[in-house]
Amino acid sequence: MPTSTYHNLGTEKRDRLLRAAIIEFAEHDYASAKLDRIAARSKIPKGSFYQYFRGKEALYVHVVKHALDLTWEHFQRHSRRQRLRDCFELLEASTLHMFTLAKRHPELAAIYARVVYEPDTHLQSRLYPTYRAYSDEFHARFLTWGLATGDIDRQISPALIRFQVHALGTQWNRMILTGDWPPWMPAEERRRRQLVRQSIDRLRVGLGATDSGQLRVGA
Amino acid sequence: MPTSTYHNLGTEKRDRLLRAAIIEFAEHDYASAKLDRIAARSKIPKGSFYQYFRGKEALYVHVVKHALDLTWEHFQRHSRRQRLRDCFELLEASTLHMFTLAKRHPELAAIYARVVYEPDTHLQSRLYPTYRAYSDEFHARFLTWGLATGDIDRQISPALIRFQVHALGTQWNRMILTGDWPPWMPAEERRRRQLVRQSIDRLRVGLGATDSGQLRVGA
DNA sequence: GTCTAATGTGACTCATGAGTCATTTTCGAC
DNA sequence: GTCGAAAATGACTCATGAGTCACATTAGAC
Repeated sequence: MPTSTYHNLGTEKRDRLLRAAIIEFAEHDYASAKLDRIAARSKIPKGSFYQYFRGKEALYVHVVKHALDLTWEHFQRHSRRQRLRDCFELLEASTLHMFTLAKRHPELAAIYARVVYEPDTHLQSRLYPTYRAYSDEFHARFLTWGLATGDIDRQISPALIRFQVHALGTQWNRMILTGDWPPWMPAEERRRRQLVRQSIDRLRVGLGATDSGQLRVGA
Repeated sequence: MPTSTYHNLGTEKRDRLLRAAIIEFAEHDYASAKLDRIAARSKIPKGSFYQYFRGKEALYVHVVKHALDLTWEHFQRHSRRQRLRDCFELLEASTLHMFTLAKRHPELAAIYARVVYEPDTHLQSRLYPTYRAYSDEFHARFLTWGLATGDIDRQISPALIRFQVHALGTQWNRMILTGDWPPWMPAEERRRRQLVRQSIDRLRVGLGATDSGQLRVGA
């Protein structure tokens, strides 16, 4: 948690610190990130820093939570602009949104990837719940929607559904956010987006009630 | 690369060093791993260590490659004992094998997970090729087998097939090897294994040759 | 046995980076 | 203006851990 002094800070100074920290933690993992570098970049003396945060860990937690919040809001804005016709289009929107995020806010993308895909630090346990809150919100929306409309077969065990959605989403997000693509992936973004849609179409058929498995036409 | 002195070492001493290093790198990531601890555990003085390896990085690379080799051999032995009837049973065997690995050789499992799921250190670039060699070998076997028998629909674009297999495998392996299971996963191993089988059955249907061309998704 | 090169050893060096502290500056209350 | 508390500051401390080095021991050649 930031101290009250931090909250009293003028917006300009506070943002300078926050931005510098975001960049630092985007570019380096927790252990390799350096307060000295953050201090230098933000032009805030190291001594002052300790007025605002207990220490490195408190800053990291704050920054990551902040980044997750921003990312989620970014997606909310993005998805509200679209007419989503079923739960699979929601999933599609969420995944395709990552391309935009990675391009427009690479620092946020990098931090997001770090929290979600980096194996357990003891910090993980403090951060993961924040991530999971968002993730659960999304999955709940996906599932209730799908079950309500009958687009998802009620016969399939919930854990299996969840696994499949999770596996697909995680895999795409990871590649998109970290930017490391396996050599067998097409290189152009257009074709990658197309592949996203195709993989979700497959899921639509796989999870769909036996009868309703029709595929949309077009890319 | 280890030095020639290292290779001249008696097996007992060499193994002591190797085992200590494996444990250290299994329990801590590269930055947090400490040579002092390896020296203490292996009862090999730190000074001597530098006769065998250039430094920490050389040791890490050697240890990880070694761990990947062991893991792969372990799987080979494991899978040769089984009668695999099609490529999906190969995939199943590979995934279920991870349960055994995690139980019998948790250190290897931890290192494997670290290399594959940890985001890019500059070390990653030295290690990933080793992993990918094995991974590619597996995928090639899976694919040629599946296409040869017709269990995999030739119409589906190779990238899509590969993505689906990859997403499924990666997701399972990660959960099994790191041991962190999402709360919505069943807790008993028996049911988890069952779920593995079910998810692969779904894939079998999804990738399988279709009657009447209702699935024309290939690019 | 003796000489030499290879190997073994652990106390030391040295860079690094988180966190502290004594001092100065700012700011609001009166 | 003056006083006291809060905030700012950067030189310093201190722990840590990778890598070195001067000396000791061993092993092989003759």
